Amino acid sequence: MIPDKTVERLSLYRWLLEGRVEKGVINLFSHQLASMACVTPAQVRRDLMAIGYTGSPNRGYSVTDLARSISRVIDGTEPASVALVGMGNLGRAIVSFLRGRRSALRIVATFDNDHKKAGRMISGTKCYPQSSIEEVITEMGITVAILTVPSEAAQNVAERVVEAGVRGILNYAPVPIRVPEWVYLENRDVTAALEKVAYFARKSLEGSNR
Amino acid sequence: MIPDKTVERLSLYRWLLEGRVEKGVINLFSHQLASMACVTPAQVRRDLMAIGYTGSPNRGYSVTDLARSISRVIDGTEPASVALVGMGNLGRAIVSFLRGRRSALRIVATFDNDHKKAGRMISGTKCYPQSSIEEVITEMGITVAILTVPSEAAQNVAERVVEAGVRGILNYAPVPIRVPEWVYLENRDVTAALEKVAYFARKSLEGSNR
DNA sequence: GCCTGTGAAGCTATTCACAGCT
DNA sequence: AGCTGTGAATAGCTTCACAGGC
Repeated sequence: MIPDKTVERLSLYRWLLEGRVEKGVINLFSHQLASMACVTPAQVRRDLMAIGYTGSPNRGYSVTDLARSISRVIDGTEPASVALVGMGNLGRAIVSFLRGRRSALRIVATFDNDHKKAGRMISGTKCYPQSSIEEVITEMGITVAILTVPSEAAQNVAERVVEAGVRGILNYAPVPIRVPEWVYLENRDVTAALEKVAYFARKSLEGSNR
Repeated sequence: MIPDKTVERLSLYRWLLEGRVEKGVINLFSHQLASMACVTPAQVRRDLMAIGYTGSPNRGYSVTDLARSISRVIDGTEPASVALVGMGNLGRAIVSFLRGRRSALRIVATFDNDHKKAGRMISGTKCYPQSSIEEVITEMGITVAILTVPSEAAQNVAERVVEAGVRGILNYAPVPIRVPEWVYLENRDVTAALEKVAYFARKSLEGSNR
């Protein structure tokens, strides 16, 4: 099992590699990939070790081959289908952001409570009423959900999507949610992240004043 | 110096505590706070140890007093001013999300390249033309920046805000950026996060099928 | 000489487990 | 009895440093 942080970096490496393919680059050394990703060369080599990929000392890594190997590991045989619940500002922003990005993952359904939104196409994806979460997720075999609902709704929506078969949740609601231990959960609380950054920014200033 | 992750959790605890004050709760035990935050009681106690806060074995922690202590540590004497660069969908979503949330931090200026946006009020905050980044940030003493610009612009904008005095960056652009080591940087790549969640969701499914 | 792959060391974060208090 | 505060153990992640290959 590949560690958490490594998967995130592999995803980044793949994206960087794809950008290089377009420029006609054939091979890369670990220090070049490291520099693009802003990590150390040793880190890159460790990460590639985790997927069993091996380069050659005099040529480095094959750009296309490495990208393919990463895809095999993180996407598996076929990429997952994703649902997004809560088409407020943030939800719509994420949907349209992901559409404009080449990625194996596709948001195949969105949900909202607002009946004016339900049934229409929003940002290129069909929006369903929130009451049909169970039905649509089961029907489409969706295994990943992004939550951009208000705090009060988060726990309830999480339980419903899990019940319907979701195994991974990316939670943007600013509350912690409780899920069974076999569901992977990633919290992305904007406020907490910002307060953390502000804290260290202040420490940096204090450090430079004395 | 308080560790990274601890600061993030402290911010969460504070928010949870403030919600309790409104319900008239006076005291809490570590296991109660832990349960609200979805972490272990030992983790809560360790985190409070980091800020030197101490409760009593028979009453636990004072809700209001603890919230105040956390604020003293993470906000310092006065909360930082924040700028956001890139008023696309994501930028606007974040601005309006933060406005609707009680938090010590305030976004005091936003920037955009689009001349139609510049000069107007958007989501309650004044939007300046991107060319005036240096001037406005220096003038207002801004130390924290949120980046929601397109990939191509990210590195350049980062350098400009740092030059103008920013010490902490929350980067939502899907590219790694390079900053001096005395600037705190937090990357929040949506694609990488989603691909990570999808990877572990798949692993969870594979595990249950055999 | 300059690269990769990797054991070993070093760091950081979390959990255990228990003494001490009320 | 049931809590807090904390040393010690554990687990997880990153960097070092070097053998081996061309």
